[in-house]
Amino acid sequence: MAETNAENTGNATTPRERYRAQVREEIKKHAWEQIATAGASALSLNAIAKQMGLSGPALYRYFANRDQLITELVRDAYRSLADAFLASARADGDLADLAHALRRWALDDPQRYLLVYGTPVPGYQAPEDTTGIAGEIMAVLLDACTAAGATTDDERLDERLDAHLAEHSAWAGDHPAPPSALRHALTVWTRLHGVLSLELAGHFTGMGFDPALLYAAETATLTGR
Amino acid sequence: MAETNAENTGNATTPRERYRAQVREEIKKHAWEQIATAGASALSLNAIAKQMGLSGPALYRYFANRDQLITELVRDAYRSLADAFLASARADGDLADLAHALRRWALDDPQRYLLVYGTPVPGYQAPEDTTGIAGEIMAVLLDACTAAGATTDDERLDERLDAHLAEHSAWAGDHPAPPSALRHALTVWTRLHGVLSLELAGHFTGMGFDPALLYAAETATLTGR
DNA sequence: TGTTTTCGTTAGAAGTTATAACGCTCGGCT
DNA sequence: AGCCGAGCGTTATAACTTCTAACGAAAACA
Repeated sequence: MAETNAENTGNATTPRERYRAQVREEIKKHAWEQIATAGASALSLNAIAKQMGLSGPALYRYFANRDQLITELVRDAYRSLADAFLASARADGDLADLAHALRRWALDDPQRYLLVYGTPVPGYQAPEDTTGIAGEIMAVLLDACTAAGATTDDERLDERLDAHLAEHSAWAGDHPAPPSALRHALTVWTRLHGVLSLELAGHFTGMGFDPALLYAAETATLTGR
Repeated sequence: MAETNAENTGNATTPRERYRAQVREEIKKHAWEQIATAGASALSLNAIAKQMGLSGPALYRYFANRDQLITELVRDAYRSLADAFLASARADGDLADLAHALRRWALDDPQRYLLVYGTPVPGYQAPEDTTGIAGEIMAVLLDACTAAGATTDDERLDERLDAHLAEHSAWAGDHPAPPSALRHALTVWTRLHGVLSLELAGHFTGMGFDPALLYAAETATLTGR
């Protein structure tokens, strides 16, 4: 009766919780494989159960419903990207390294990127912890942009946007970044996402050119050559 | 027996074809309403039939399956964007006007934009005619970029990308745009899409700032202030 | 007036998510 | 050691979905 708050910590205590965590991970593993080949919209709980030798409703002991499973996958994907960013930052990576890490992370599993940054269900609201992880990601980006700082401001007369962002900088948490760095971080985010998402969605296929060069050109302008 | 090639021309001749075209349009109308509220993944043929007072399988007289209906909606969406671009071009619109038209078209029906530029099903291949319409859109963009031309090249030392695009410019058709305009068109496309897609996907919600200002800043740098 | 094409129907198969109720098994506590 | 309850996996079932097949009716055509 007491201590019924399971699934809080990753480290399991009782053997029951250890088994439970293990099965949950296996479910997610199969879910990722299915998503990688058929996309998130085609994810089938029944198919996962069949692959695991279980019968249908057994999975509902581990995930309340399909949406909660997907939500957890999104959370894990966010966590994975945040870890990649933090690793780059710990290795003294600059903004260019961060951009490179982002592209590697995206190409490593395109559907994972699209699950996070692709088309959401209209009413979907991300849970609190994922927005927290998104904050971590943004913090690393803000660090890099603050460090890159004055070297790369080829966009002048953005005082209007800078002023606006200075007024609305709650999203940056308590990060001590100047308004120009806030603007720069947003610009990095949107520009890299612009190239990546179109590439991963297949809108460049058949056009012949190499998306990597386009991405490199964008990172070059963003990091000041 | 003869003349069985219906659905080719939009202008119907026989009353049967007129009725058929009318029902198809009504189906698509309900489909768009459903997509606007619940997204494309939640589109249900059964629900559409019920709304129209029909019973389930009746719709299969008009669309071979769910995927073909969605494909046609994508085609119509492409057509709509192309028309918006052509209208802007006919009104002597420059690159800034084109960017503005794109944003209006996107915000007018976010799910329509996401249906075209959002996450696709992994195996999906766009049919021939939609790629043709995409070519129209790109042609208008290339016109505007060629006209804007030398005024706005704040990105120097992109000779590597320019050379690459000069080699792989089949996607531009036979458009007489210089390599720098090809690069500029791609940059416009990816940067505007970067801001728009993140905005429409709701990744800016809760961050407080106004996405319109971010979009305006990008168009400003793209059009040379 | 007949004939043929087309349309909408119901019936049904094969899926899906999700709930309910039933045992069995394993783990913790006495 | 032994019990006993919590948790797990099962089947059955409901309510969905897409999509096919077969039938009847209505409309267009000759």
